[in-house]
Amino acid sequence: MRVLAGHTALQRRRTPIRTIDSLTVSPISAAAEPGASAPAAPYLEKLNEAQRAAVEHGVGEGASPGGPLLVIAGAGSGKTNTLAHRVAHLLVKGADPRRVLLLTFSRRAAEDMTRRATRIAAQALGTRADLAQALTWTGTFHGVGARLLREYAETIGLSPAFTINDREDCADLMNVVRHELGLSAKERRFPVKGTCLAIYSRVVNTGAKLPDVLDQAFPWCREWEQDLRALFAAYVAAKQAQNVLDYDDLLLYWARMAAEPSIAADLSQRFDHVLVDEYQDTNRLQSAILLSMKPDGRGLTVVGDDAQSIYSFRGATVRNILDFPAHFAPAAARVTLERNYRSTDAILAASNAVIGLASERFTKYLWTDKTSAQRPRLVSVAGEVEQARYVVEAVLQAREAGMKLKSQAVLFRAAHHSAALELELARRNIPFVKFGGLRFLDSIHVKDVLAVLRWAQNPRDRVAGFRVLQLMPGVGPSTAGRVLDAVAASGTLAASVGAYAPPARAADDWPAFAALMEKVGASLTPWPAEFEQVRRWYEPHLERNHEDALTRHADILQMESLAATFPTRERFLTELTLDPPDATSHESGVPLLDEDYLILSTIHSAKGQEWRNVFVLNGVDGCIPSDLGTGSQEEIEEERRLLYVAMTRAKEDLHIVVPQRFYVHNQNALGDRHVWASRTRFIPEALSTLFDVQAWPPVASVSPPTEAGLAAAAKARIDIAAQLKAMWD
DNA sequence: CGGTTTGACATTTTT
DNA sequence: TGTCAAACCG
Repeated sequence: MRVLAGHTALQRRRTPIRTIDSLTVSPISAAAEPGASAPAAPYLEKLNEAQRAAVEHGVGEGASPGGPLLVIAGAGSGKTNTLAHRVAHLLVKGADPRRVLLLTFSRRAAEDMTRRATRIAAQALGTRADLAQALTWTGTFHGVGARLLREYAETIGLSPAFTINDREDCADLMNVVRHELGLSAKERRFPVKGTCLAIYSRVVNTGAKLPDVLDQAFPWCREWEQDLRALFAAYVAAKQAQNVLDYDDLLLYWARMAAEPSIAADLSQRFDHVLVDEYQDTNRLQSAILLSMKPDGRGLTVVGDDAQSIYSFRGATVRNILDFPAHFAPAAARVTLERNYRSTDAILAASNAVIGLASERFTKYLWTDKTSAQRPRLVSVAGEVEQARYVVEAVLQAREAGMKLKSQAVLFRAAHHSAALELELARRNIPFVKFGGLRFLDSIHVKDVLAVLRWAQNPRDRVAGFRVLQLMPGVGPSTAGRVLDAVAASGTLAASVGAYAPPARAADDWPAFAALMEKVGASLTPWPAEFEQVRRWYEPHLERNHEDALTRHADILQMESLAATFPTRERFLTELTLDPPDATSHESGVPLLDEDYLILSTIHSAKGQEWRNVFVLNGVDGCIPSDLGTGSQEEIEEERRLLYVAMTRAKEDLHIVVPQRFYVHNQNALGDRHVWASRTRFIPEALSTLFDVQAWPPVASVSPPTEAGLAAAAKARIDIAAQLKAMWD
């Protein structure tokens, strides 16, 4: 990444790991913070100096917005805590909580932050004031975007009843358009719907040109450029006609809105302080939104770590964080948090060494005063089955020693990498919860029920209607299409369905269906009772269509109790698509809260979390780094950061497991199913001394080699070599 | 027209 | 292993 190398605001440094404390406030920031040595308010006393600088920067009495601030926060450096303190500090100094905007990467992070900030502030103020309720503008970019868009909908020509399509729904819509344009019947196979959507999304989020995106990320789709362009145009038209938005639209509309002078003024005046977490994983669109809301940067704080940037596939660019200071005049202040409170020195040394090999580095070396004799383990095992067995053995051993399952986590590159482990865990009756991969919302029956509600909410949503109608036997694509046309023509759902003459085979089911749409479509039943009606209607269809109706039914009942926690149908649908329940557990639903269970997670979903004992699966080339990308330098570097993120989740113990034989998925049938793997290139031999290199299971009969033995072995090898040569003399 | 079977083929990570 | 589209049957 040559473009990054020339940057001056964040200088590049290659120095040995430091073990002494160093204040890492940048000169700009130190100059702007004359009060740094003044006695701290009691609630700030536990922070270190850099954290305090980050909390106090530009905050005076009255908390009127100060200059822009960038906080570079290394892994485990107390980032969340620092940001929470900054929010609390603003409130204590008099900021209006209703005028604070806090943007995080996930809903969970937002809730965590809100809880902490309000607790700190309430303590400091000695009041029971409802700060938490007043601090309402917290959430993800997408969630906040959805809220703002509903408020301004009329102004920007959007019906406020719009619904939001999740990824699958978007793919379905893309597929409809793909068929309509005749792209599915090409001689050479046209990209599948998911790929089309990925390309579209990348173009939108990066603001790049289609040909460039194809060249860089989808070279095998290069030949379809013209068709794709037409497809995307039709896709956008379809979304507008159906009054649906996709994830990207939430940002796109917001960005356009913020760029519109008449609305921009109103929008930017709403918030005195805007704080953004995980800034390294934001994309161009998101930075554009921020900059147009706060052009001079006053009141703007962003926090992140360029070494943990792992979302470029979603259009995120590390340039956002690197370029941030220079966007403003004078440049934004910068504070760096380098002290790590999470991991032992041994884990940190190994992590630092791994990220230290990155071709470009910009920020910092983490240090800690937590010492440990246990180096991270680099465990080689025969294959995936042995890998699973090793993990289970080690997890149980740690638990025997008093470490809860919940304090342990297994991390992996791709969701399916945990398959063998999941089998082994099930066999041994060890409860676990998996984050990432297939979601609750992706299951057919859940989508079916949601489609009924979505269609009622937004009768123009053809994807939802198409799905609902075909649940009934005797109704296929063409009948469904005709009903949808009738609804579109009349504009009312209930009346059109009721008046439609169904085909003979669907005649039995039609009256009940029409009755349901009558009630739900006209909202005759108050929410959440409405959900129950839909569920009752769906039950017979569920039983007819699925062998395992019983387990699926349990999911729906679970969803029903979830529905009851939302005030309206619209809120339920919106929040569920923007913040889906993100864990799936083995078969019998999520374990009870007081139960102990092991955490399984993709590395991406592990962001921001920590555990005492961490296992990283498949530490082999071809997995980390994944051999899927064409292997551009940039992609390789992101994979390196991915390993770094995984390693820095560990507090006390870290195991990187290296199977010698690595099963390759999605290969041609009968092709060789596995590959002889070598250890990930990110841990070359030179770093071996930082790890405890071992094989498992240990070879029992071999005692530690003596010097004499080693010498003999070396000699023996040479002898054999000589003999082999002699064969050809 | 709807529903089921067959055969080809595939690029991971998620708001 | 699962998805997708074309072919086939009722």
